[in-house]
Amino acid sequence: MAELPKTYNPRDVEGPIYERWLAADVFAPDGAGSTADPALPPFTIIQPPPNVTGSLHLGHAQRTAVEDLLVRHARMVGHPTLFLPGLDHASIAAQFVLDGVIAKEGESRQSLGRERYLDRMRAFSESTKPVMLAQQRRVGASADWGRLRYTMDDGSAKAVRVAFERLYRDGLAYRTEALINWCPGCRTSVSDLEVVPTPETGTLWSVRYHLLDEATGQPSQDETITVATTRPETILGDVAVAVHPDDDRYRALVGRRARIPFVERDVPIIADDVVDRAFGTGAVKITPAHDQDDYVTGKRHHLPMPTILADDATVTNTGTRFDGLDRYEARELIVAELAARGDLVDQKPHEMIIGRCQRSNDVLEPRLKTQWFIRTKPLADRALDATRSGRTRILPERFEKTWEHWLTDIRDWNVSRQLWWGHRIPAWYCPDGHVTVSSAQDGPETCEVCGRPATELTQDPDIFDTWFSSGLWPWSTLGWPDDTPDYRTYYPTSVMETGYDIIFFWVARMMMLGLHLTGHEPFHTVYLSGLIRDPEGQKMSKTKGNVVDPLAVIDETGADALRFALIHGAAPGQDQRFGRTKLENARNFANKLWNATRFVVGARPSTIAEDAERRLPAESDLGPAERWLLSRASATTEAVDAAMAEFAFGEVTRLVYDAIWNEFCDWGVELAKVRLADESLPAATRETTWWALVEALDTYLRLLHPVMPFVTEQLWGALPHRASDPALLIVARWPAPGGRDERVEAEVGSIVELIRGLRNARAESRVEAKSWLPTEVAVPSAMGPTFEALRPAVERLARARPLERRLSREALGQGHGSDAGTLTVIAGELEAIARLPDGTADAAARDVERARLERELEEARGWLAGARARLANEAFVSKAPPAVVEGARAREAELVDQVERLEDRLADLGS
RNA sequence: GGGCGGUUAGCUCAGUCGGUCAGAGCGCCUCGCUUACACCGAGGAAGUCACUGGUUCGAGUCCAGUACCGCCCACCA
Repeated sequence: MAELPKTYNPRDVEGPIYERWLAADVFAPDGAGSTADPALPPFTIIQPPPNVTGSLHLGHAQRTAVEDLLVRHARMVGHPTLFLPGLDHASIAAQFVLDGVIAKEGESRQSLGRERYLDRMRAFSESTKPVMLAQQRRVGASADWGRLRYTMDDGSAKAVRVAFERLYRDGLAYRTEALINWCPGCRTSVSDLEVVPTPETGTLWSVRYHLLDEATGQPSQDETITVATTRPETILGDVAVAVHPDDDRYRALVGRRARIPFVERDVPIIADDVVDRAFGTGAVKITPAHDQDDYVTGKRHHLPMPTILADDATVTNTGTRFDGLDRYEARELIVAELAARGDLVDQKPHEMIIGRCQRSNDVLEPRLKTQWFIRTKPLADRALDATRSGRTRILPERFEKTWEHWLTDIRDWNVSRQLWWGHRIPAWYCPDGHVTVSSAQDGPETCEVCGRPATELTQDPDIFDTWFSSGLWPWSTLGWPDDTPDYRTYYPTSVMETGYDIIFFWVARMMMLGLHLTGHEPFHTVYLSGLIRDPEGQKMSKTKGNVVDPLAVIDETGADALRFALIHGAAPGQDQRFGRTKLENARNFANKLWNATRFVVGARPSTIAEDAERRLPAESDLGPAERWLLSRASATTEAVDAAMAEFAFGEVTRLVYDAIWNEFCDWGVELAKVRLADESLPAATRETTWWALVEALDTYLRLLHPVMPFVTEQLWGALPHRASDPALLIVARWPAPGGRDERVEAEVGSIVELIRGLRNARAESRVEAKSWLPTEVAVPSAMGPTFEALRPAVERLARARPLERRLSREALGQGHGSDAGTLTVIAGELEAIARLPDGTADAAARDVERARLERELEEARGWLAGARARLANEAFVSKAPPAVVEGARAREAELVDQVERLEDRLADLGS
């Protein structure tokens, strides 16, 4: 048994405890210290890998806390548990960060070049990795560090290649020219999910295009058609003007041609019902290469699709003087020029939604590019089937709707990125344009179409969207595509815990890819956590400066308090405001537990050897207080099991918190103190009391361990163990439910209520805290033994002495009559009268007492009226379940009795 | 434009199967005799469960609608 310092200092506890776990090798399912039951199925959590871009924030700490809670619980139950940690190379996010770093050195991606840039990136990520791993250890993650994986390691690289080739061979990956979202800042395409629709006030310009005179073929001065646009620079890419087919204003113009200014291109006026007649002028300019709607329209009408913007969003390829200008400079000049020509008909502010880059915040440009896409429809159908069939469950359930909606309307996934940091797309092109996709580490030997040698092939310069490699995470980390023991044992995994904000980015893609590539749902449960917000409800972000460093919190209050605070009061999928008070509450709780354990350890009767084995006392030796304690521990175990089964972790912490603080400490310990100090009792009785305390505390430490692993481990180490217990709590067995004693719970419960009542009455009547009041209690004979066993405790805790027992209510107060000097307390079947100290029993005291009793009477009458009204309702009696009616009747009888007694007492008090 | 969530004590939030569930923490007010704990103990005050209607014997809980707040999805120039 370890010594417990007088004060709880998490810093002294947590580091050494983590070292002990590591030394004992208990994290790995096949570690030397594992106590797993091989007969039970494995429990696997693959950690959502945090980005290597820097340090972890509170959201990560919350993730880790929840995952670790699940893993520790499963480990204690006896499952072989794998908690596999990892890191994500975070392609675009990492490049964004590194670009910022090197910019300060006057360098850029372009100035460094691909290879030097990648070297720089590798060095950068190697520098952040240890920081992040250390943070996770501080939080207490019981992860199997020996199996640590990284999305850029060789295993992941192989998985990416093989996965892509499989998808390609199966017709689910294809390369095509399509309109994609282009970020001029990041110089890459991004997926639809990375577009942030941003409301902005722009300008809607109305521009007049001149129709061609049918006779001369020259632009007419008079005949014009006015189009509305928010992006005048795209005029340079216009290939048509569209109107609605049923629009009478323009019907006659359909089929004629108009001259596009600057590029002097003559384009047709076409009819298409995508046009909204009510918007703008009802005539739309069509720029297929730079607008989603126009692209579709252009396809439909077989229009040409000139690209007029370069990668850096400068105008290009128009043959005008705008070439080389930034898109916004060009816009300004074009507007000015149009105005000068008299063709700018109108301009007005316009509220619109503009797509910005999730990473750089640049305004995205739709552009035509040849890219690789994943055909998602067939994959999405299987993913939908997984959740609809219940093979995979999403918690909280409401997210299944979101899931359904997104997967039903899913569009193909652009996976090409024009970035450097990531997995290169394993596609090679030969001079004849043939495509060879190969998962071979060194690429294909020949073009698979024409047989040209590898030396003549060029690999696609692009890399994969970072989510492509993370989308393979649950199985690539276990050795896939190889048939490894880990893959066979731990896949499919158990629970995927992550934030709801990446359900599409990540969870849906893992599900889609996993089903196709491995044939299994990658996890049976998806648990979505809510987001951590600051005390004002704001999302935490670096730019707002409200990001909290978990390490700072841990330094101050300990990892246990942080974990408890993050889990306590959090409902699944529900955002949570996080601030000091929650943290302080959690720290206070840890402190409370520490001191309670210290008391128990210090209260060991001298007749028990310090190194005695923990043993449950003989049933017959247990008094009511001891039975109550053990029964309540069982009740808590049952409730915690139920909450765990429903992933209601906030409920778990609430249950354990209440049980430890309000039951174990407030009553268990207080009742035990009286017996432990009672020299008149036989030593064996006191030993029994102590063993019951130890037993209950042992149970609570086990129940709390998944949430607060460090402090519980430390405290458990200070308690006596059984021979069958392992050396460490982390691998000890989860408590088994059972052993409730409802009668003793009720009886001790009413004695507790009596003590509370007496304390309340004393406080109301302003009885000095230190004074002892002579008290009589009427105790029904059935409760006699329990009362007698607890009599010393009632005396001390209610400060009632001498305490005399009466057999009936009628026998109360015989000794001194009914005068102003008494307090009456009714607690269930028990009733007590306490006599006020001499000198305080005056008329004023009587008024206070009467007022208190009248208040209670009023309240009881109110309840009684309610109960009677219910029972008087015939519909209730006939339709409600018999048990409910019975309960109401019993309640009524109880209230009748209570009202009677209060009335009697008030009558006795006189006026 | 669709979809989802939130609205419960001064503040932050729980509340599962409709039935004494009106709950917790913090804050607030009284009082502290008692060698585990002042990061504590005892006691207390405090809510028309956003609003309207409905279903039901019974609604914080289920249904419909309304009002705010927030989020997600969506090709209106």
